[in-house]
Amino acid sequence: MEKLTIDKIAKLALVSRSVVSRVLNNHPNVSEEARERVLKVVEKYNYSPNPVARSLATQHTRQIGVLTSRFKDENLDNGYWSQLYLGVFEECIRRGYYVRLSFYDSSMNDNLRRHLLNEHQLDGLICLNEEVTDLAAEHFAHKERSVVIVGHNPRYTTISSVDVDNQAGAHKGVSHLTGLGHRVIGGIFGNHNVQETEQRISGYKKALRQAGIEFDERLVHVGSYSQEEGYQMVNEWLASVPEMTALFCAGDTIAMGALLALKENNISVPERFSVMGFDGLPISKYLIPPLTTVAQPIYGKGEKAAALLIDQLQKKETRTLHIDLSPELIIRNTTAPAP
Amino acid sequence: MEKLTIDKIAKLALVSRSVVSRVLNNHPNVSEEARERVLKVVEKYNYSPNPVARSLATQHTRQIGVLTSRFKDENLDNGYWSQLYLGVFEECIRRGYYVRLSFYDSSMNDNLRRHLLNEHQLDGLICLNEEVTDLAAEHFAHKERSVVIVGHNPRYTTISSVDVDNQAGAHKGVSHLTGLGHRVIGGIFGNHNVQETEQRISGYKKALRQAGIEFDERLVHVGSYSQEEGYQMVNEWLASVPEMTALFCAGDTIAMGALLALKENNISVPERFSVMGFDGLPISKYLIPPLTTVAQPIYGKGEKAAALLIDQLQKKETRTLHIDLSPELIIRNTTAPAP
DNA sequence: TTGTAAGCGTTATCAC
DNA sequence: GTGATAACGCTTACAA
Repeated sequence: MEKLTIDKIAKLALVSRSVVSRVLNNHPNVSEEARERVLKVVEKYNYSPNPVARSLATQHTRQIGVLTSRFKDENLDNGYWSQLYLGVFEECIRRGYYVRLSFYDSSMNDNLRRHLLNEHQLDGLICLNEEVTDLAAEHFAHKERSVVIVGHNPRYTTISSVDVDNQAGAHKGVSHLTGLGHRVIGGIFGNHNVQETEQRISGYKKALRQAGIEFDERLVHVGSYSQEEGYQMVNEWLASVPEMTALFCAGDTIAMGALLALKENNISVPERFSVMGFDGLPISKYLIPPLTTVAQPIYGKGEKAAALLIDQLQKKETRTLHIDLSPELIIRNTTAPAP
Repeated sequence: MEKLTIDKIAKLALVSRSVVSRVLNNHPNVSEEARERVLKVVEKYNYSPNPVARSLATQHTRQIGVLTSRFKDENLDNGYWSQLYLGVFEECIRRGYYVRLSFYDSSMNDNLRRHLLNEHQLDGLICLNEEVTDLAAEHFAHKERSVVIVGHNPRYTTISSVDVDNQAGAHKGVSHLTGLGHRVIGGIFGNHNVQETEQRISGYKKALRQAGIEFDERLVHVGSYSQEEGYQMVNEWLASVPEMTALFCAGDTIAMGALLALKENNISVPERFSVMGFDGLPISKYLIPPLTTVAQPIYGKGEKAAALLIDQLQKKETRTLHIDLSPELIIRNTTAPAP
């Protein structure tokens, strides 16, 4: 099986190289008989054009880069990235694009850094967190239209983005808790200085307000999305705020840590204490007890981000869009009426 | 900032295009002064050669494909995949290769299928499961040297592979259980007809034999790596084999389901029943109770697979290698002496 | 409708 | 040590 090129196919189909090209690219101006001859040869030899050569000629690669940080958080471990990436990937494939997934690590040298977002090889970029967004914004400054970020970022209003409606999500979760009669509800949130966190806190406050509960600063902690965080805070609060009966965790992983601490302190969930998660990770269903949580459309975020980017690349969309997706409350077994 | 090409750099450095190319590729036969002039211009304009053009000329892309199935198992959800991919990615980046991660879905049409492993765009391929190995073997039949698989597959002895030593792993886990005095030990294993499963069962049997325990077929179940599987089997065995006091799960996810079922049946772990996992997923530490498990070097498998592949691509290794990595027992809180 | 020829940005061969 | 020049395999004016 020797190497096939467009010229060989052309020869075999008794036409010129350009006719083959037109057929392959569905261009007009090619007679029906020529088209059929070409198609038959293509079929017979199972030919497919060399995408590298095509890229060089067309100046685009149909490849999209997905960029995220190496160390930034533990999402890597919990299935969040997988879901998100899967959404990106499948939307891209459907529309004829490839995806290159890279992890950025701040210890990388300039050379590597440049490689990761080499514009020669990438038609566009999807940034999955703030750190890499900064990186990309620097390099792609002149052509912002080919970048999309997951998670709104007030510093980049001209870059399209996708996120779950964080405020609505937190509001849903906390409202469920207040609806069950809880009055002293702790809140553990993720990263500082991020719109996501602000929005979730805002939703938390709104739900309290609507239930006529006064906001108490001591009941809110902002740290990280790690299990450790939930574990630590529960231990702290159990000592300092014994009247607490429920906890809103801005991430399922936080909730996992919280559940572990509760268990170790012999506090039964949900009888004596309710726990609400956020994310709706696949594993949340198998926690003990199965976790009540606010599910965000993780796959959908990836899918939508890819759609947005490709629409821009194909000039189907020229505006900067900031899309909010809807969260959904999943009631399982970690929440119950206040004791 | 206009587009830079090698010709522009050449002009600015007062040399020919070939000299620039030589400098950039560390070829000999270029004078020190010329080299410096070129380097200075390259630095100043922050030039980096177009990899697409380079690929067309050199006939290789420095891109490696990673292929796995979309639906085959739940690894996607539990952090296994992320770890594995991270290992592949970082080894590749270190050695100057890019990675394209794709999910194969059997519902894909021929066109897409061919796309996924288009040899024009990929120097090599890493297959993460059997289904995609079959796929790759078909297409890359003539150049097996550029494929590496994760998980040994007796059907492809001429393709290099990496795996954990499955037999040793299971043996370590079950020996720990027998060492604690357990005599009736259930075993739940993953996919049928896979060397991995055979090896783990073999390790399980060996440990029993060494402890003088007779093998009982009814205590072994082969199904899938899902939580569901663990959940179901525990419920079954609790009824049919009440004398069972310990369980060896060939995957941490299976163990998660088992723990949930045990909890629902009010059987305390590890006091009345011990559970051993396999994998050492990051989340296993946060299960309730934290899971005792046989950790396999997931990241290491990815890393080694990439290393093997690149060694082959660079002709540093011409043999077919089947590498076994060592598992490690992590004792946490789900195992205790038999009651 | 078809074919010719000029790119696309590199590497690599081969005179000089 | 250096610089033309011919690949690499495709797209796309433009001419026929």
